[in-house]
Formats: sequence, structure tokens, C-alpha cells
Amino acid sequence: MFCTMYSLDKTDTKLLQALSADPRSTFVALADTLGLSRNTVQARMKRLEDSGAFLGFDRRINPAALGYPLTAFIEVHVQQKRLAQIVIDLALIPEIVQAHGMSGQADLLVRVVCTDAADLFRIDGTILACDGVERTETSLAMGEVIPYRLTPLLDRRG
Amino acid sequence: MFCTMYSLDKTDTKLLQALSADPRSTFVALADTLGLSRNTVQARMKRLEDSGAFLGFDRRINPAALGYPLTAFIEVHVQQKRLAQIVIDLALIPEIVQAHGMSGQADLLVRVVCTDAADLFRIDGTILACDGVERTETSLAMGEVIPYRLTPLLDRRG
DNA sequence: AAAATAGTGAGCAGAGTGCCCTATTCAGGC
DNA sequence: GCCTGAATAGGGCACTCTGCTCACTATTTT
Repeated sequence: MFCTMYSLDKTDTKLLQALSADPRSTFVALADTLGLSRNTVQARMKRLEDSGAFLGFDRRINPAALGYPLTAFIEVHVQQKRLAQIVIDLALIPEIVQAHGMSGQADLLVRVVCTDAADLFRIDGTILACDGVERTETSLAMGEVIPYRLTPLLDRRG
Repeated sequence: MFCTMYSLDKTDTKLLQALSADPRSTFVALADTLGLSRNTVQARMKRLEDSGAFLGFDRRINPAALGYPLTAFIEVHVQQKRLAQIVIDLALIPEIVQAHGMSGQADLLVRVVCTDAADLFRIDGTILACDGVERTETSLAMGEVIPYRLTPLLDRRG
């Protein structure tokens, strides 16, 4: 399913940095910035895409703009042998924007967006109602004190 | 700092859906798909950008492609009055890709990427070494059982 | 030495962009 | 009913960018 995981070199890293700085910049502009030829940039970008280096566009959409200003993380404890079915059930809840299977206290860490506290309460109830879910622990995110970033890691390779 | 938060209507939603389906599609293609004129699409896209509906490009970069296949969530308990300084200190750790201030058990929920378990252990140590950090609880993400998505929410408005 | 790999430079037809202007429709306020 | 402002459509124009191909040059691998 995944293509051969090809490891990025410094030029790829610089490409990603330039893209982070300006996601809309054209191949010509990138080539110019990096001092490469347009052909090279196009070839590398294609390889990056093919290798799965880019995730879905969803991630760039601000949930707040969609009317979901609140984010919460819900730790979910489940009957482990029902895990597979539970994931399927949870996937039906639209407010769940992401879920990780975890090693640690909880079995699942679910990321939820919601309109307000009452909404969160309702969603939590929906999760609890799933067959095999035993317990949840909800924590509301008060703020994204470090906004998602990859630039420090990119810079380190640059 | 943020522009007037303008709430998205159905047409905006469809634009975002089309973009999710194909992040690279041109204005012409979008206009075609949605049955709108190119002018309209361009105007709406500009408004979406200006209103902060799009987050950084970072979020679309796959950390695994960068050589960080593992993700972990670390709950951090701190001396609350030192919180501000702690956030500054944590921001210096490149492997921390995101952090939320939380209401709940822990004060902070930190998302970390790492190369392997030993790397995670080291990073956890670095966090613990920050002045004011009292305790951490690390959970390794075994898998993203629900990959980040916003489409269910978009579809509901469509 | 031969072969694969990455990059460059040039060229070209077609598509897309940014920006302009005007006309139409429609909802809300007077 | 009338006016206004917002949203949209449609046309046009100069310019840029894209996708593609080809030939040539390093550089590295075998």
C-alpha cells in the first residue's frame, strides 16, 4: 500500500521548508528559491508525493472556521478484544477527527472537536454508548500552547 | 491578530470538500466541479485564506517521511505558576510537534515524534529536566486507527 | 569502462492566473 | 416601490506556469 519509503535528503528538506514558508508557491518560485532547475523541483515533488510524504488536505483546515472552536482529548478504556469493532463504531461519530491506539493507561486516545461544553458532553455520551467501551476520561484543550509544527525538525536537517 | 472570524456557508464547505478530494486542483477545476465561475472561486478562496481557515503546511508533512515513524503523547504535570516558562522551554525541544494546555488531570498534553523507543525515552528525560515539570506520563501511539479527517464534518453541512 | 542516477537548459503548446470591467440577481432597509 | 450592497457570472487580456520531451553533463555505482 505504501510506496517504498524513501528517505528524504537535504534538498527534499529544503523543499519542504520552502513549502512551509509558502504553501502556494509555484514550482518556478521554488526552483528559484532553492537555486535548482524547474525540472529538478518537479521531479522531486513528484517523488515526494509518490512516497507518501504529504498527508491529506484536511489537516490544513481550521476546525474553528467550521464552527468547532473547542478541541478535547478523550481517553477511552475498552474491552480489548472488541477493539476492532469499537474503532468502526467510533469512526461513525463525525466529531471524532482522529484516534490513536495507545500503549499505556488507556486503549484509545480520541481527538474530538465540538461547538461547546454541552456538545462535548453529548459526544462523550455517544462514545460511552458504544458496545465494549468501559470508561472514558475527557480533557478539554484550553489552548494550543505549541501550535503544530515540524519546522524545528526540518531546520535541524537543513 | 486573527481576522474577523467569518462563518463558512455551504459553498465554502463544498470548496473545502473539493480541495480535500484534490488539494492540487486549480481554480478553474474547482469552478468547474462546483458549477461556479472562476471569479467566484477565486474570491471565496481569498476570503477563506484571509479569514484564517487554512492552517500551516506543516500539518501535511508526514513525520514518518522525515524519519520519525513513532508518535507519542506525553501528559505533563507542572507547577502551574511556572507554566508560561515551561511552555517556552518545551518549545525548544524540536521533537515536540504540538502541545495543548489542558483542563483535566494533566496540565499539558504534548505530542512528540521520535525515531524509536530509546529516542522517546531521551525526549521524556529532556521534558522532565525542565524546571517546574513535576511528572510525566508517556503513552506511545501504536497506530492512527482513525486518521485525521474533517470530511465527516464537512459532509454534514453539505 | 559501462551503466545508472541526478541535474541542467532549452523549447513548446496549452492551461491557469491575476486583474480589470460590466451586467444580473437577490435580500434587506428606506 | 426604490435603493443599496453583496454575490455571482461572463468577457477579456497580458502574463506566468505547467507538463512534457529531448539532449547534454556530472557524479556515482557496478
